[in-house]
Amino acid sequence: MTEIPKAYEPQSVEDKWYDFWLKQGCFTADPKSAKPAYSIVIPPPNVTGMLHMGHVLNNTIQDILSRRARMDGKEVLWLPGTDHAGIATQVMVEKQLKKEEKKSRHDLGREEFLKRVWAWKEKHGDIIINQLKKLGCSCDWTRERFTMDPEYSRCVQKVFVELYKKGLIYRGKRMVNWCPVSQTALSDEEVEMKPQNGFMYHFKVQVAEAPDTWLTIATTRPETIPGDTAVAVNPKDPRYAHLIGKHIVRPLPAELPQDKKLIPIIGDEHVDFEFGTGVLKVTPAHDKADFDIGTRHKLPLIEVINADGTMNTLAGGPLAGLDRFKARKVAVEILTEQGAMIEAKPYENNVGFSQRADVPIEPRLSEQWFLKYPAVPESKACVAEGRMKFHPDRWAKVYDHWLANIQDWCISRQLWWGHRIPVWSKDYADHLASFGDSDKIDKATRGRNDFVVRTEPQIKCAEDNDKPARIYICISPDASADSDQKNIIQLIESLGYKQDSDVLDTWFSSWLWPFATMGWPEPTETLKKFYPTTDLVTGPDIIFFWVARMIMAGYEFMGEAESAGPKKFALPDAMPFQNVYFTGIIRDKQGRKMSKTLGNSPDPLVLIAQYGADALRFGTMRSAPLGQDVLFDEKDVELGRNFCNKLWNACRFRQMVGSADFPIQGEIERTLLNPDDKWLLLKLDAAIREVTIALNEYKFSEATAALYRFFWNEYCDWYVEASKAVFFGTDAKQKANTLAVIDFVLSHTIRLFHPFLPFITEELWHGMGFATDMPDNQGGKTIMNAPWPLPFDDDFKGHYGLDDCYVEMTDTKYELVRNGRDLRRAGNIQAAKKVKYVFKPAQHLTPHDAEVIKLLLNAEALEVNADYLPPKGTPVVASPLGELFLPLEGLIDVAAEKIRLGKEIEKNQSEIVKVEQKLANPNFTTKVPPAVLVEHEQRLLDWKNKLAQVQTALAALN
RNA sequence: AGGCGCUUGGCGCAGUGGUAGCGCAGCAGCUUUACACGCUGUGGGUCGGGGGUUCGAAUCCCUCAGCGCCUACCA
Repeated sequence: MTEIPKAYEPQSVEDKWYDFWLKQGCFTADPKSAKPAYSIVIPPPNVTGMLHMGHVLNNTIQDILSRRARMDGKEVLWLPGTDHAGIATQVMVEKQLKKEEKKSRHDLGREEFLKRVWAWKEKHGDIIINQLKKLGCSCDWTRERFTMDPEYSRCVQKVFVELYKKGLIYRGKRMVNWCPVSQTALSDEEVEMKPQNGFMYHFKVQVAEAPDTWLTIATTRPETIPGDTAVAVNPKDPRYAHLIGKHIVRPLPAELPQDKKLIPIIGDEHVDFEFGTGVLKVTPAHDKADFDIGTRHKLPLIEVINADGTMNTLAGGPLAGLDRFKARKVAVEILTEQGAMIEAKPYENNVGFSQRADVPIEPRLSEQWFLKYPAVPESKACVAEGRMKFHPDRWAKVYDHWLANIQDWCISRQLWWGHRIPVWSKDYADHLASFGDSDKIDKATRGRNDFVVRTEPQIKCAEDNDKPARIYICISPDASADSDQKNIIQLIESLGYKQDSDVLDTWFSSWLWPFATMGWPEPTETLKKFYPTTDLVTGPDIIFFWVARMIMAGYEFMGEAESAGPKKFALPDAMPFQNVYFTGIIRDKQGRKMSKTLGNSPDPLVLIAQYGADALRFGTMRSAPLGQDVLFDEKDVELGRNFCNKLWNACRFRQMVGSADFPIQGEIERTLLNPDDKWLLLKLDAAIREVTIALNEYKFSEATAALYRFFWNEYCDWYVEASKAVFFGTDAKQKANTLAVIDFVLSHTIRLFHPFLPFITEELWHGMGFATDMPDNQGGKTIMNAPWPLPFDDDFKGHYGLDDCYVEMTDTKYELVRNGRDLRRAGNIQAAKKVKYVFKPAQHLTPHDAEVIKLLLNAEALEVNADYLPPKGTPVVASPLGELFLPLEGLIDVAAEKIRLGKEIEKNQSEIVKVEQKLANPNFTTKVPPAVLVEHEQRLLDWKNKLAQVQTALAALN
């Protein structure tokens, strides 16, 4: 560092070092390395995404873990990439298309539309990657993956075929969560329940067989009345049980003749007679629970809502064509006109919303692909038994509960962007008609059931042969260069088979992330070295979406226990990671979630430009306690910047006091170590321990707090100031030794900071010359590989005489200084005015200590005089080291001093009373552990001594 | 409805049985030869309410309240 700016300027430093790291291949993991492995896979951000504060939190943590592991001597792989984000990406490109060309995706056609999506990805897909680089992330970019990469797609298809073969993937007609905006099915996890203010409508219906009897029905969705095919009551309900088997007249559609609107009253245990009126309208086509009732009672289904959320003609003239919410109002109007409407009570209920489109989902009957989750028992056990650890561990319960109540996963999506379902099907008039095709296909695929699976028609009896049949063939299309697949696809397509038009849920590809990114299914060097990964860092909001599913995929496809087909290698414990760290959620300082609509989410890149990436990282980490949400405040980033500046200037100070005369990192001569040096070295040792432990426990805010305290309060505030006593002196040997101590401490401190502040520490590491005498792979090239500081061992402490008594002794000295400074203020002495102190030592005081005290007091002089007789009224502070006087005859404000001492006496007395009361209690003295008793007695003695000294001082004033 | 978490000075948090702490903000002062992105000093809390266990509770137990999150087919 030849030229040292007064303030740290991150902009000039950060890009320089990031380029350097990239050019030097510092982030590239070597699977052939002999070092122990450490690996993380990034939670792949959406390829459409922009960096937000959640990414900052999450990726800073991963970077800290990775950098720390490198310094710990591990071979580190932090594997990055992005996911294709099916709906989000498709919607984005559709919007663009509409805006720029006024076309829909249907205008273009599937193939052309996908070309556009790819074009968009090529152009904008690396935005978020570049943003991560700005943050300083040390990902192995040579291995960057995208879930739609050809190799990755092959993994997805292979997995589909294997699960299909095991019968875990099936096609079913079921009630699914339907998003009317995106017009696709969603999984249960993509539905978010939100309380909504609506109305509970009560309307009456007539019992056909007993025209005097009317039933009152409660509903929140009157627009679905035309879809009702029954009315249910609880068979145990005395009010209604006798009506079961009779019929009611459905009020809608109004124009339908009465005999077409008779629906039965059925008895079903599901009906809660406490709720509503105890009479439930059953709409099997538009409600999950009603669908189940309908199945139990073999009720017909009437669909009245279209895929886009509008009503169809079966809903009746006035409703047809209306949006479902508009239809609700119209239905209410019609009922009111009919005189059927009794009341509309304001009512709050939970409504499922599509997470993506933020509109209420519509339960809808449709044919979809489902997956029965594999490897559930193994996945449950590994967390329950503690082999895989969750941090904080309370998430283990949440995970366990979900797995215990797991429902089949709807994996098909009615989208174009994504992995197309590798299944072809053909409808035959009857089974016999399929036999000819089947023979041909058998011939072509013989022996290749590893990638081709055909469903056999279910033939239970001879008559089944006459029934229509649909045959599914599941093929892994691009499994290799082998042309067989292409030929088979060609064959079946020529026979009239068509590929399913749906794509797979994006999570159906990301659940393979930990191994599909490493070259699976080939037994690659990377997989062998780095799977299972060490840590996963993610948000608890995707514990079901992603974490749980990755664990299942790990067991299913990497494990040796299951019979998932021939595996090229398998592991005894195939769990994909050993630890899962769940971050908190970033909120604004009022505790609100960050969102685009609120506009309360700062742009991390703006913050980086303004304060530096290190500052952003440090500020975020400092306010992110384990398991707590993070209330983000720009003040934290400012604090981070201030800290970097402090670090910078502390190094600048070292450069200024140690000119060319003093080599960097001279040897510490143990005989020249003064108490301040020893104090500092012991504090450093404590800091190394604390930071190391905190990092091992994923307590990042504790680690930063410890570092902050050590560096700012202990090193800068006390040691650096005290060291000026040496540097302003004349003893060259002493100066050299102090510099050696500083270099030792700084070189350790900078390393401790490196995972948190990668840029400034690299700059200082080189600038201060610490890199020069390190081996190339041990910090000579980059601080990234410098060894992580270890706590001092007994030999080291013994050699340098680092006894804990120096901590106590020096703390006492600094306490004396603090009290001495207070005297000036109590005496109303201007801060700028230099004054003389007199010290009356209780024991021998070295000239060095005297000089330190003088300097820290900012005193004009410190007279050390064991026989000092203070003039009456001289303010004094007492310490085990002796008494410190501020002799200022005539200048002292006696009244103020009396008040100060009075307060002091009061405090001492109240503390004495507290301890005395305890010690007077025989229950206390007999039951308490001896150490506690001794400690209390000592405490009482200390307070009494202090009181006596203060009382003496007060007496002297009178 | 159930589960989990939180409640400590104005704000954000640490403290999990033995003298209530930290940072920010506040206040007073300071161009002290690394740093005003700084230095020095300082005020401020009966630890959400109540009860219990204990010689002793912010800390353990019970209970109530408020806030937040997750799970759930109550129309």
